[in-house]
Amino acid sequence: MSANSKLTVAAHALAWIGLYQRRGHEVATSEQIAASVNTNPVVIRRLLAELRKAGLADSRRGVGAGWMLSREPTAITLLDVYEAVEPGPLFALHRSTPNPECVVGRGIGPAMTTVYDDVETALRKELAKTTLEDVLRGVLNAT
Amino acid sequence: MSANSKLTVAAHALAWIGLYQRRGHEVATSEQIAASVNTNPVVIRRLLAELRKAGLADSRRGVGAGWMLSREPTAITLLDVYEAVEPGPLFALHRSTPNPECVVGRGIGPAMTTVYDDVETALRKELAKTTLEDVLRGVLNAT
DNA sequence: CATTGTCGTAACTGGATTGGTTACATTAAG
DNA sequence: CTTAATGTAACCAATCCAGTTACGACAATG
Repeated sequence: MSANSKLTVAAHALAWIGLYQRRGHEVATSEQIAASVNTNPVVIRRLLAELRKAGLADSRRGVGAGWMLSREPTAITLLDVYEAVEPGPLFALHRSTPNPECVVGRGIGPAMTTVYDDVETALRKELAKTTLEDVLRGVLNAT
Repeated sequence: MSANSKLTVAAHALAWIGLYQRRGHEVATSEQIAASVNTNPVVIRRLLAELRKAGLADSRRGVGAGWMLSREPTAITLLDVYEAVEPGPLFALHRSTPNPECVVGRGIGPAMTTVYDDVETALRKELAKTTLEDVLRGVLNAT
């Protein structure tokens, strides 16, 4: 089953930072974001560290430290976030390799891989359509 | 991460049954299938039980028992299999509900849901393109 | 230069999920 | 009645993940 709320939380965090900056603040703290997400600050820091590695966010240290976006909300797509946060493939093959003596055991991997590749391509294309700016607009409209 | 090998194994099992039937046999046993997948027969039975519930496979009991397809391979798409085997949504929202006092906390759920709906639609459309017949052909070509 | 507020990160925990395994009742052919 | 298979419950071990605690690193500020 999908335990996959990482993308949601990542988008939440970025949206929060984006909105906060738009209101004139320099940086947002992991504690503020955690309060909105309703989780622990460390969870947020870990997640944002991945986004930083992907060049989507950045952090300052010391007093007055916190997080900011590395790019304009219009220049961050959900595909960027997805890739930063979900490295593995959507569908996996077998966990223990199937019987190589069997035609199906040999052929099923390649056969499914081509399908999965197409599915992932479609998924990426769809995620690329939405920017953080769109998310921000959606968030404000939902009020 | 994707621990999602269920779809792969389900397709494997159905392909095995399909090929076996095509070669003139009436039914395939969970033990035969398990030997090809390289797992335990009970795992296969559990999985096939789900596919049976979805009307894709059927089973006989008693001596000479086993499994058969309920429809022609051309009439079974990977979307059918996916729906039979993966009931939950691809992306989940937060596990603990976000802070409703916060604009982002309130709006992020609806905003992401619309995106996720589009993504799932794209994914389903892609999975619907491939039938078990296609998989079977792919398996045999891979040899 | 000491204080302070925040990040960075390791380590541990508890809960949930999952695949595998054993065991045994049920079923139907011969 | 015997036999070969499914149906299903129960349990185990491994894995994963979010949450939590703890503490070191860092930089602004007075």
